[in-house]
Amino acid sequence: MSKPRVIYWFRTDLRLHDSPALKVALDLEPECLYPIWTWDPHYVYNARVGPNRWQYLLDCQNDLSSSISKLNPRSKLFLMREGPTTLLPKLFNSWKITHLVYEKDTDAYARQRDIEIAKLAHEAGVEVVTRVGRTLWDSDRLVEKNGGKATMTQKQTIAAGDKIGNIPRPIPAPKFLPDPGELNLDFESQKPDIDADLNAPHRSSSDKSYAKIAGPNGDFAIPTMEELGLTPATTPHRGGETIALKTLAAIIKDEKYTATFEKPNTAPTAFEPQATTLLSPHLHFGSLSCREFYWRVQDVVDNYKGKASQPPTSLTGQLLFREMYFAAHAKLGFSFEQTYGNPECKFIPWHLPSKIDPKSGLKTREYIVDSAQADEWLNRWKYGRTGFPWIDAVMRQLRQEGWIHHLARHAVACFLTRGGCYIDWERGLEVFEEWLIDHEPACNVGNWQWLSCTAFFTQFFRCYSPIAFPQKWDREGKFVRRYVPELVHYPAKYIYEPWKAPIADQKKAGCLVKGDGSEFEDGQLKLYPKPMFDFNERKDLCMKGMKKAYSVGLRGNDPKVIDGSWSALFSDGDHPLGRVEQKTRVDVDEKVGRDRKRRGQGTLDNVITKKE
DNA sequence: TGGTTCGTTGAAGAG
DNA sequence: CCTCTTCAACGAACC
Repeated sequence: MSKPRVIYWFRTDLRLHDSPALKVALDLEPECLYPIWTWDPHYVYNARVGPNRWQYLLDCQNDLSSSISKLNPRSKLFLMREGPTTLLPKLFNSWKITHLVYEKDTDAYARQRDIEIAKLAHEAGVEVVTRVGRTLWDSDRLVEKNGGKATMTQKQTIAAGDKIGNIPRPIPAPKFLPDPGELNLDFESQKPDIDADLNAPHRSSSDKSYAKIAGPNGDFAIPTMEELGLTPATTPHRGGETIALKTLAAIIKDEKYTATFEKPNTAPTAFEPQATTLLSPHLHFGSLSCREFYWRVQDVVDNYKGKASQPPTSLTGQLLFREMYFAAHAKLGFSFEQTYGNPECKFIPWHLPSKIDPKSGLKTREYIVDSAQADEWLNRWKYGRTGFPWIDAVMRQLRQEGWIHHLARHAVACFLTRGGCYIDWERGLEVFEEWLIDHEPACNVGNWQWLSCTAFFTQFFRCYSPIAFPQKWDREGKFVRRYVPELVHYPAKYIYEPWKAPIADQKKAGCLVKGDGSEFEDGQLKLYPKPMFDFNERKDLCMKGMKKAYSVGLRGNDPKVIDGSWSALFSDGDHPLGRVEQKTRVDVDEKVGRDRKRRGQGTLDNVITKKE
């Protein structure tokens, strides 16, 4: 009998250590093993991915490829520039593949894609083998053990996990890898249909992502940022399994830090070094296995002589939040990613809601500009020009470095939604999707729902102040001075509220608080914007709005939300920026059309390009 | 995994 | 030594 010929399809599992799927591929004792990556057009054009995450991904691919080559110099990560649904069936045929092996993916898009791929493989007579390795427990089994319901608390998640059983110990990296087979590409390559490139704002030159299937030199090399036409990354954070394991080892070595870690007691204002592990992007790309992380931490905790911290605030507790969000996503699918149609989400009439495709019931890339004021606030928030130094510092750190502390995410998310602008959490989610190097669909959605008090968390009266909160951690304002350098010479007394500094002090500090952030200099003096609103006034209005929305008590799947008649339940005074027009879904679509016409394409980035 | 206000309590210092 | 004042520290109640 002939031996298996296997494609190992790498996706979000860019590592060799603790990979159950890679192990099962090797256990097949294949005659040849092709480690491949295919460039999914969904990620290239439909997902929002800024240069920092692109670079991080390329880092992970390069590190993995060189690790593969160390085990077998004839092998590497073979990178192909074609979408998986068109490419894989051709490879099955050309390379006489018997088995396709991959790690089970988690988000709604990837799961849908994998069902399609499995069907194509079945039609080609190729056996598909998958294993769970991205989560501590299989998300579908967590849902099953949670009574078939979405996991909405960490308690439920732990209880469901206990019913499944112990978290498996990590397995070691393989000691050898089989040769790949012949790399003939005796077929026509197919370029993807592109209706829009969401990442066009990040391209400085023409996009050659799909120019040639095996790359410009025909050697299956990992592309460069230049080949992808992307502007250079600005982050100091670099990806790859080698760095991930080194970072983990350094954390574990500090037993006290590892065993007594409590998330709420870590400073969001700390930088170089930051107060938390910064392992999240490694978990996202799979350059670190979550089980490896879990057990290396748990072993330290179990041997620790003092009092160790416990979930949810401990290090392992952070992994359990991840499990909860993954399982909720597994249960709710695409509807998890939006309020509309989502039974677990409270309905709150935010500004700038997503435009919904009436056919699918899913959000589109467009949103409704029901308030020009709110649209301006969103723009100023995104680019760190709100006039609140703490908020602006965090947003600029996010844009430059692609990573911000978890509590900093809380602060800016609260500010954009229920604690300031009253803007839809789905707008904030998109900005995080674009800029975070650790962007994980389920975690991003879950955290935005949490912070906006849309789901998971309901105590909307707990509201982060952009002044008192950072002051608790950083009275001197070192963090603000780092990321909002125009304020570097401000006295600590005014660093979080520079508009209160007398003009003489402003001049002495070399920066005037003036304007809306569209200008940066006034003669010799730098400019920092005036606060875009009175925070306390806005906070009170938002809380009033939240109280009303909670008392109306609609969920995302309520018929009144679906057909738009919800607006009859809210009166003029119930909305922080005045009345939202009553619109049925169809009317809303027309309005978006008008807005797009009026504002060019109507996207946020066009508005910003004009300003810059 | 909040902020603010207001009341209580007790330490510390002035006289 | 007593009395009065101040204020930090804490906790409850409310948003």
